[in-house]
This record gives sequence, structure tokens and C-alpha cells, in this order.
Amino acid sequence: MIKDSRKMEPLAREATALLKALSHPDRLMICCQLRGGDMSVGELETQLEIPQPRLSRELAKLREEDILSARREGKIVHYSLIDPRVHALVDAICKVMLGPDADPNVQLEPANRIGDAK
Amino acid sequence: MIKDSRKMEPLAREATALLKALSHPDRLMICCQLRGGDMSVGELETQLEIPQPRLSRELAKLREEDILSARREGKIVHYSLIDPRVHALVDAICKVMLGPDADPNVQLEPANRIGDAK
DNA sequence: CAAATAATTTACACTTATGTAAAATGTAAA
DNA sequence: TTTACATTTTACATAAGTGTAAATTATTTG
Repeated sequence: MIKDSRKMEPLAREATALLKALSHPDRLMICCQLRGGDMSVGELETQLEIPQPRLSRELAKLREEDILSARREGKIVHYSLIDPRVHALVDAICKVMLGPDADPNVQLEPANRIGDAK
Repeated sequence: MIKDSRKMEPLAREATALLKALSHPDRLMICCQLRGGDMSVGELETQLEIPQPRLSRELAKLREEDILSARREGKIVHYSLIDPRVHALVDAICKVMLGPDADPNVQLEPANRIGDAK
């Protein structure tokens, strides 16, 4: 994941590392959800409808980028955001994608279906 | 560049397409610069110190994503931002990376060297 | 038309990303 | 220990991303 362009502006490189980490629907949705507080892998799986092995791998990537941390409690592993920049960035992304006057509680997640319980 | 995950939330997919387009230092710096107004390929090359073939290819990617438009004037090609979301997103990225109270005129670009003319 | 300038496209080599399915690991309970 | 549940890791196959250098196209000028 390290790129080696001698003259590359360090700040841009750092910024793109963050952006790249968010540049996958699974990972963006995960970070979007975790803004509301910690969640277990199982909860994320249910909420986001992502097959568990894939979810697990994307969580690993976010861990490696020091964006998420994991803590185990019994057989459940809880994930949480540790990079505060991600919270701000995801907020900004939602604002840009949904418009500045959108409901701030709307999350990036699989579409709600008719009949879903509230 | 098309991903095909049946259940993928369309909004997250659209957002990540945008993020992916910005997830490369060359492309992020290009968009960052163009917030200030149109620039030619040559100007971008000089400002950003990116080898022209590579610059050209990254510009092509941004065109394909409908983020930039190009207009030719004689032998010079001028590029400009056409997706307003990108302007907002780059602003947000700068804010997140530099802190909310940073100089709003700072651009993501190769580091200024001592002795550079103002 | 020939030469010069601006920009894009090709061709390679190599790495990273992604989806899927199977196997493995850690933890708690019967 | 055997089962069951939660999560991670492996193994493949295939598609994209990236850097570099050479070739090509477009446009203006001599």
C-alpha cells in the first residue's frame, strides 16, 4: 500500500491514504455506521449485509490503516473508530452526497426496504 | 472500474467512485489546484511536478469520471472542475488534514522549497 | 511541407484490490 | 472434550492501479 514517488507531497500522500481506505463501499459504510458508536462484527454484518469473510477482511484493512480498533469481549469483537479525521471526513462525504440540508441521521447503508421495522 | 455487488448501497457506491477518483496524490493535487480556476496541462505539470504522460493519464481518468472537462485553445488544453461536489469534498479534505483553522489558501502540492519565489 | 511545441496514447512490468469458497482459530457452554 | 458460535485467514482467479519510456496525434510556425 506504500507508493514511492520521490517528489510526492507528503500531505497529499497522507490524505490519499485516508481516502483510499474509505474508497470501498464496504469500508465507507462500516466507518459511517461506527460514527454512532462501537459495533460488533455480527452487528455490522446484519446492518450492512456484507458476507462475513469479506467484512472481516475490510475490517482488517481499516485496522492496518489505524482507522479502527478492535477489542474482544468473550466471543464478540467490537470495533470502533480511532481516527477522528475519519469521523469528520465521513460527515463531509455524507453532506456532499446528500446535500447540505439532508437529515444528519441518514447513514450510508444498504437501502431500506419497504416493510422494514423502524 | 465497475464493481458488481448486488446488494451494494447505490449511494455508497456513488460516493466511493468519487473518493476513488481523488485517492491518488496526482489526482487529488490536480483537483485541489483547479479549485482556483482553470489551468492548462503545462501549468499543472509545472506546478505539480508530475511527468506529463502520467499527468495526462490521470487527467483522462478524471474526465472519464466526469469530474473534469477539457477545452482546447490552439495547442493548449485547459482543464476545469465540472463536478461541484469535488470542490466541496477537496475543501473538506484540506480542512480535515490541515485542521479547521488552517490557512484556506494552502494547496496540496509538492512542498515549497527554500528559495522559491513567492 | 518540415520542425517545434503541447498533449495523449501504447506497451510493459509489477503490485494491489476484490469476490468467493473453504479451512482455521478463539471462546463459551453442554 | 465435544459442540456451537463468532471471527479471521487462506487460497484462487481475475480485474484495476501505477510508473516509465517510447510512439503518436494535434496544432502552430518557419
